[in-house]
Amino acid sequence: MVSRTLSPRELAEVIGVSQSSVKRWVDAGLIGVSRTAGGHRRILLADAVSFIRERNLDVLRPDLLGLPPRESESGQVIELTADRFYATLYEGQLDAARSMIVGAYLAGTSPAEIWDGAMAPALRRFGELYHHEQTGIFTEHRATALCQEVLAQLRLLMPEVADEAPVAIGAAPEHDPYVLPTLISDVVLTSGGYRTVNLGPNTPTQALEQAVEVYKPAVVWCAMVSPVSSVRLAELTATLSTVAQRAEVVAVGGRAAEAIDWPAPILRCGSMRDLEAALR
Amino acid sequence: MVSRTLSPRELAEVIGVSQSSVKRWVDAGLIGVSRTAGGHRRILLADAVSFIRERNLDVLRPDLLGLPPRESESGQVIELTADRFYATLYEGQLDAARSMIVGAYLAGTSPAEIWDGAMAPALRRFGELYHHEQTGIFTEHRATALCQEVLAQLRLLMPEVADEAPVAIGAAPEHDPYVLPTLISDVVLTSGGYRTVNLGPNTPTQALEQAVEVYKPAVVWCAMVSPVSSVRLAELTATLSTVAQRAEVVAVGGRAAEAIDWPAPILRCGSMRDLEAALR
DNA sequence: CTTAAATTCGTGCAAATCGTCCAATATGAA
DNA sequence: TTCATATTGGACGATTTGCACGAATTTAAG
Repeated sequence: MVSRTLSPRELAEVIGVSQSSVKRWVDAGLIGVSRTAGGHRRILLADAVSFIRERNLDVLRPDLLGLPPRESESGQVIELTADRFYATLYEGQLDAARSMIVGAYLAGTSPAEIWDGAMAPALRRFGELYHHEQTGIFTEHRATALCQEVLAQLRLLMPEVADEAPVAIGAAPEHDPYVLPTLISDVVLTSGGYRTVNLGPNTPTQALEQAVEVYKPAVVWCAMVSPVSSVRLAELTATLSTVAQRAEVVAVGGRAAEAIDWPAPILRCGSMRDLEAALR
Repeated sequence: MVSRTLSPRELAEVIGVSQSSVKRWVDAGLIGVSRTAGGHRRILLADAVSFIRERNLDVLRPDLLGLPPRESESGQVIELTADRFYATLYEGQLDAARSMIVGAYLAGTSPAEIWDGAMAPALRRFGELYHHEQTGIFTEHRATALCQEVLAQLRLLMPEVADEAPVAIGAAPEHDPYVLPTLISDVVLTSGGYRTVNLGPNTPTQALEQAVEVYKPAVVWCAMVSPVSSVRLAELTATLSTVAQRAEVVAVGGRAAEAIDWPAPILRCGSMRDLEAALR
């Protein structure tokens, strides 16, 4: 059974301080907390993670957070690099991949930085592998599935966004089958405090319009990898331009968005950091 | 199973404490209560809610607080669950959807039963909605994305499989873009104790062959929704037949696999329970 | 109605946490 | 260095919590 709350003693063990300090910090409002009817403190996992990230604390006991134990012998934190992450994906090791990503997140790296710095480069290498190596096709498919799972699980550690938070809506255009670009955009915008609605890959322009109509979003994103026919591109551009009159930010990104001249209000992002920066 | 009143055990699960504590609080007058003739405590939903609100308690299992259903016979419980899950997906509520699925899993329902009983019927309704309703396209996309996330997160709760466990490999054929069928198969096989390798949608037959070569799996599954051309079908059938000489179980499933006569060693599964049953 | 399985009853007890105080250890300015 | 200040870790009795136990009650199925 996975416990979703921590006692002061448990959080103290995780970060290697005394219970007294945790209790004091909680009482000072530095850590989110709720109380049992008897007055005992109960700390939500997401609140603990937020606190650890804000203060740049080391995680000595990841197992108490429901995460796999650290694998390095020396107790040193393994730095997340594109090469190491690529090697892990190439081996198909889900647990190792997850602890690398979660570890980087706990250390304070933003999801956008994690993607741009490690995940995107690693996945790009799989794309190249696709053409050169015998087993390239299957390793690339496996890596994609692993990344999907890791990103979905990462969101469990992120603080919940308020119901009144502005909404961000995104999708990939029709005939674009790639799941990961919309998923990481979703994660980045969630970490930016937006309530996200991800319509996923292969979404007709009309469906995006419907969603915009319903949610009145502050942000709309479109992740484009596969080339788009000129007819559909015109349709998409028109829709996004209309949307831009109401939304604060309308962003497009991905390989297929690069060579295109987007009209003024539409922002083209070359990376997830660009997207993050576009939200002030 | 959901009633208008809660037992101490149920309320304890909702807020993440032991039933002993709830019983003490009730006896101390902190929670309104009525008793059965035999002396068992019955907590009105309204009393539970006001208690939770007074104390600002975190609700870990909101599904147990679901609206009181009308008197229903046991045979209709599954249908009712599918309806409620559909409604939750239709509203786009990730948290509620997750706690419904996780709640069922924690209550002992197997992933296969969860899929067959609630998720699959709900998603089927979205497929029909696609054609009838204005906003059908976008709600269907959103529902798919939510289910993906919920299933990925569900795996965090499942016990880890041993490194020496037999391997199961699966995929959806080339040009089949659907993510969920391979994902739920992955989850079902993981819960069955297999180390899974999910190659995801749109996987060329060749890639499946490569993966089989590398892993020597005990189980191979193929989830087919989109119709497959006869040429590719012949290719796929040949590959699966070859694989079946080494693997213990080779299973196919999905709408596109129904009308096809599969040669003897290949097993066609009409549901996730079928797949589960095929594993002895 | 009868029976068997599952749940809850009340109770007692060991472990964990409460709030508070105090000594020990940085931190920083005169 | 010296002194004032802030932070930390530990200790204390009182309170709260979680678990175990046999007995009683409820629920589900014939």
